[in-house]
Amino acid sequence: MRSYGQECALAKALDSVGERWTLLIVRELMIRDGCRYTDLRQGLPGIPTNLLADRLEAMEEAGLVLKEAAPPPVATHLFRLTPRGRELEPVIAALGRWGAPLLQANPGKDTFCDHWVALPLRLYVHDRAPQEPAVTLALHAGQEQILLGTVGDGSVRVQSGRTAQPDARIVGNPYQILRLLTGKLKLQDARTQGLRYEGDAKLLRRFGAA
Amino acid sequence: MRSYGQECALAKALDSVGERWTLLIVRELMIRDGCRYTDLRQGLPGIPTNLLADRLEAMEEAGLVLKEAAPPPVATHLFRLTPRGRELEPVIAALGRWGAPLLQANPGKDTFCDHWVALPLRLYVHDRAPQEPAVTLALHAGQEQILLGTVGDGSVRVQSGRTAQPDARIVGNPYQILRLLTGKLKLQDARTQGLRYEGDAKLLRRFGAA
DNA sequence: CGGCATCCTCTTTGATACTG
DNA sequence: CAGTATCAAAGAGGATGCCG
Repeated sequence: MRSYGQECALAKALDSVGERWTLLIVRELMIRDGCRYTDLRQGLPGIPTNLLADRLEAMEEAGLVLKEAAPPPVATHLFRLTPRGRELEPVIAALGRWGAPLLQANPGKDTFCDHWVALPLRLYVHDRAPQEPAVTLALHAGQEQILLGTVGDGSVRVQSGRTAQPDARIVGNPYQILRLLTGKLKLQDARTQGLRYEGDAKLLRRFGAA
Repeated sequence: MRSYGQECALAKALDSVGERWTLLIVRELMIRDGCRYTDLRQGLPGIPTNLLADRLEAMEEAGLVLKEAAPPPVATHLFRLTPRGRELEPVIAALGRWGAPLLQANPGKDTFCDHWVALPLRLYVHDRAPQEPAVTLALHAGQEQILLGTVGDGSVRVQSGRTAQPDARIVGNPYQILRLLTGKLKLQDARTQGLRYEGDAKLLRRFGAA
C-alpha cells in the first residue's frame, strides 16, 4: 500500500494493515493458525488468488506472517501469525464489535463460513466461574461442529472437531448462539426462534460477555 | 467500497470504513468535531480533493458523518461525526496503539500536524486522582499550544488554544510529551532529551496511561 | 476564498486461465 | 496444491476549472 506519509500512529497502522483483504487474512489466521494457502482461499471467499499471494508476501515482509515448512507428513508449508500479527487482536475485536450491527441488514446474500463464528466466541465470550470444573459445549452453527470449552483463566477455548460427550449441545444459527452465550438472548426466546438446546440450562450461566 | 460479500462482522465493518482515507477522516473529526471542508484538507495532507468529497458523501450516506449548516456568523457548513461515527473510537484507539511502534522508524520524512497529538492524549492519558482539584497543563508540541486539563470522571480534556495560567507548561516533541504523560518516560530522562518542564513536577503524578 | 466537479494518468483490483 | 500470468475494469492521485 502506498504510504499516507503522515507522522501519526493511526496512519502508520493503516499503511501496514489498511490495504484491502489484509485484515481479513489476519482474521483467518487468528481463527486457525497454521493454514495452507488453500485453507486461506476457502476462508476468504471472493479473494483473487493473485491478491492473496501478493498480500501474504507483503505481510511476511511486514513481519505479520510467517511462512514455514510444514512438518514431514504434510507436503506444503503453512502460514502463521507472528506475535506482532497476533497483537492485532484488539483491532479485530474492536472492528468486529462495531460491525456487528451491520449484520442484521443481511438478506442472506453474503457468503458464510462456519468456522468464522469461532472468532467472536473467543473474543466476546468468557467464563464467569473459572474456579468451577471445566465445561464443554458442542455448537452446531452450520455443517461443522464447534467445541467451546472453559479455561482456567476466564477465557474460553474454541475449536472445531467432535467430542464424545459435551456437557450440552446447541443447534442454531451463529447469531443466536453468539447472543445466547453473551447473555443478550434468553434461552426461552432463543428456543422460540428455533434454537435447540440439549443439556442442563444452568450451564449457560457459566458464559457471559467479555 | 466494493463489498466483501461476507457474512462476518469484521468484513461488514471493513465494507463501511475500510476504504482508503476513511478512518483518517474519522480521526480528524474525532480531534476537532465540526470541521469545515478546508480544515479537513489541512488535517489530511496528501488527500486529493475529489477523494475527500467522495468519502464525505459516502460517510454521510453510511450514517457516520453529518453535514450541517453552520450557525449564522459562518458562511459555510460543518462536518460532524454522528454518534455511530463516534463509536469508532475503540477502533481508532486500538489501531493507534498497534501503530505506535511504527513511528520510531521515521526519519522525519512524513508530514506532521500539531493537532494530531491531541488524540492520543485523549485516548491514552487519564487522570489518576479525579477527586482532587482540576489541573491544566499547557503543552507545546509544535507551533500550536495545546491545553490538557483533568476532568471529574478520570479522563482528560484536550483542546488547542491559550490560557492565562496553566499549572505547568511542557515544551517538547509530541512523543516525549505523550510518553511523559503516560508514565513511560521519566521527567529526568525527558529533560536530558531536551524537553522543558516549568512548574511543580508533582503535577505529573496526576497523569497516567488509560 | 470555500467547496467541490472534471479530466486525465497511473495503479490496484477482480476474473479467469495457465503452470510446476 | 500452490501459486503465476494476463487483461479489462474500477479506483487513486494530481492538476485544473468552475461557481457562489
